Amino acid sequence: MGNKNYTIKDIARMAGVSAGTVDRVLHNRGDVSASSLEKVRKVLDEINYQPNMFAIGLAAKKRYSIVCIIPYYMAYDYWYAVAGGIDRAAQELAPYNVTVNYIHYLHADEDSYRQACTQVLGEECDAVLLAPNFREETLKLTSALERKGTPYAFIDFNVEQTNALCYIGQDSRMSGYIAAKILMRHFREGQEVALFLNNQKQSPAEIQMQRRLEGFMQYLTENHVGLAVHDVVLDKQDADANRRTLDRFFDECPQAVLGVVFNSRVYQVADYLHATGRRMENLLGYDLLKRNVERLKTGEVDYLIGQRPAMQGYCGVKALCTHMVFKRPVTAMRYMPIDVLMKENIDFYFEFE
Amino acid sequence: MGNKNYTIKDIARMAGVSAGTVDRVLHNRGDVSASSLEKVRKVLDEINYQPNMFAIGLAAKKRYSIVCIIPYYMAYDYWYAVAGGIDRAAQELAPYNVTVNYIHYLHADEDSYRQACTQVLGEECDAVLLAPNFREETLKLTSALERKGTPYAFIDFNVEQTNALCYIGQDSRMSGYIAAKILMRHFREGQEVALFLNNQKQSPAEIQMQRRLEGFMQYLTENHVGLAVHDVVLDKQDADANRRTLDRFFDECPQAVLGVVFNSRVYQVADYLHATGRRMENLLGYDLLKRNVERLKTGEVDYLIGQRPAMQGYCGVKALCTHMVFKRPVTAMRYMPIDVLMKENIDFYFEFE
DNA sequence: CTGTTAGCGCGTTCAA
DNA sequence: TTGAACGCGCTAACAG
Repeated sequence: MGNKNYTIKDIARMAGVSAGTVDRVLHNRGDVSASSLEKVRKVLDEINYQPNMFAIGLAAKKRYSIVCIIPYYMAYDYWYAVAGGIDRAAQELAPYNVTVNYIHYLHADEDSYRQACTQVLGEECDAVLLAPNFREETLKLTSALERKGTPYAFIDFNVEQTNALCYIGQDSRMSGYIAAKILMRHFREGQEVALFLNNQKQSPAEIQMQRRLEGFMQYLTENHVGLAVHDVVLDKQDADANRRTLDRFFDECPQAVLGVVFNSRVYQVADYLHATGRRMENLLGYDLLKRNVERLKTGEVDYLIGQRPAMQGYCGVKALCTHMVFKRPVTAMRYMPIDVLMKENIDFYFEFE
Repeated sequence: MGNKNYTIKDIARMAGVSAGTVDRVLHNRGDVSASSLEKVRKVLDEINYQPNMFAIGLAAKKRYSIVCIIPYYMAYDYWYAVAGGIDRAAQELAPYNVTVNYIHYLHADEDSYRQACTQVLGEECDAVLLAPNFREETLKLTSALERKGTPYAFIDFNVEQTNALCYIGQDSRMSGYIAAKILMRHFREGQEVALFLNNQKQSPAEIQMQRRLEGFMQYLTENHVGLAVHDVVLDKQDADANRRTLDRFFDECPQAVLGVVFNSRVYQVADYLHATGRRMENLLGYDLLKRNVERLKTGEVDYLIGQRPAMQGYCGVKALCTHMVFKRPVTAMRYMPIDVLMKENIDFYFEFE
């Protein structure tokens, strides 16, 4: 195989033209005679020319700018962790003239999301890392980006029917399946299951929860036909309403001692249990928010499923760079490991590095 | 903040010396007067110099060769995973003219290990990644390397009193501690613990097991005084002898339903349980060997502790390069996460990328 | 000991 | 339309 690294000079020599001409046809910026073009094309067809990325980066004085569109966050919550991973990648890539900037939006707020999408099109950037929210807005953005030839990648949630460079996140369905498996680990006859759900059906994150639920139900269908499963709908904010809901539920369904919360607010249920002194046999939730971890340690929560937010951010930025800066192929789907955290191993868990 | 990208020329100008001198202190390759060194150091302290990686890559004519000394392996065993990580790093570093070669030895075979150590000194190489085995031989090798000025790093197991660039592996003591915590999770009064141990006291890996044992016992001391703990010594090879040992043990100690295997051969115990139809309440082992994973899935093994072999290989090679090629500081100790795998999440576990 | 210099491969002038 | 020349930032060799 021709594993030699050809340079532009090599090609120029082989084609009997100058390096400048080769460069012109490579970047088809015109002003090349038909005959020259022909000669260079011929050589290029025969060899496998791979431009030296170091030389490109150095000569072009090219600065790469990546914009990350993610929700606003507070210290130690989910998106805070994502941003941490992004920052780490940014630092690592700074020597390659890569700079990373953020555009934040209010999670599940359509106006805010639309505004973020509009803003990114205004700025000049070479690649976009997007934590998508509303489908329609997202599609508008991605097609605009495609028109501009700007590569983009999704993290956390995948929007199908786009041409994203890659998606990095968890296999939600599978994580639901595992949730069921773990929850049902110590199942004993007569026990029932509680699914704690959202009441904001319009939220885009709802789809992710839906997928988790699907996986969860699949496991039950396969292994526990006839099991009693209760839906308990909680509000994102209204603690009083939730307390009443839970009071009623636990009074009415004393057998429901196995519980799952498909959003990241298992602490809502756990705090209630903590306050009332009630106990469930097995309560499982998602994401290592501080409040969740506290309840894992105090024992109201038995399992937390982690989805490596920092690694998602890190890998997202890196993926865009391997494509854009290093010109190397990128895996289109990158599923994060499904970490299972318990009281016992939470202290020794650290996501990355 | 000084987010400007300083160049060597900038530094030279600021320090009032030439670029060559700056380069000399950056790579501390000597021949610099105390005063010049002082001046340059001063500037470097004040700014945050980040060398342009494109320029480094482009200018690099030097070819670096790294030799990795690790045990022979078979597909999908522990060292196979390590090699996978090494290969990935090798691929990533190829553009910087780094090549990686292997020298293999027979694990726990002193002659073979000695031969590998001798061989590496014969070859010309610029850095060594070593999975150490016998202490004396290792010390001979490392002092020889130090005399030659060749940097080396350890993976998997740390040999103290050397000047290794870094050690990358698990905190064995801590992993033993966690093992105990997990094992004792569902402890009920009257239950006893079985520690399955090696009979090859001369083995170098024995020290690692010793540390795991220490951590394990520490947890028991802190939380379960007076607990009955039995040592069961198994042979690495002799299945018949092991069967007799285990028969006798389980007959004599029916209460010993919690078990740990500190080496990576928990499958020995698990296979026995599988064959005889006996059960333990909770059996925990180390490393995701295929045979171990099988027994995790069939249920004889309840937990496996992973130590990210691939990441160790990857980080080891990378560390040597950040020191040797990129002349940047390296963290001396790099502890891998302590992964806890169960039947439920083993299928969705993948170590790294 | 120190400054100068010649590339590395490519993009970008600028004359011709 | 084309070729030649310069410089990106850094390394390494060389001359003082």
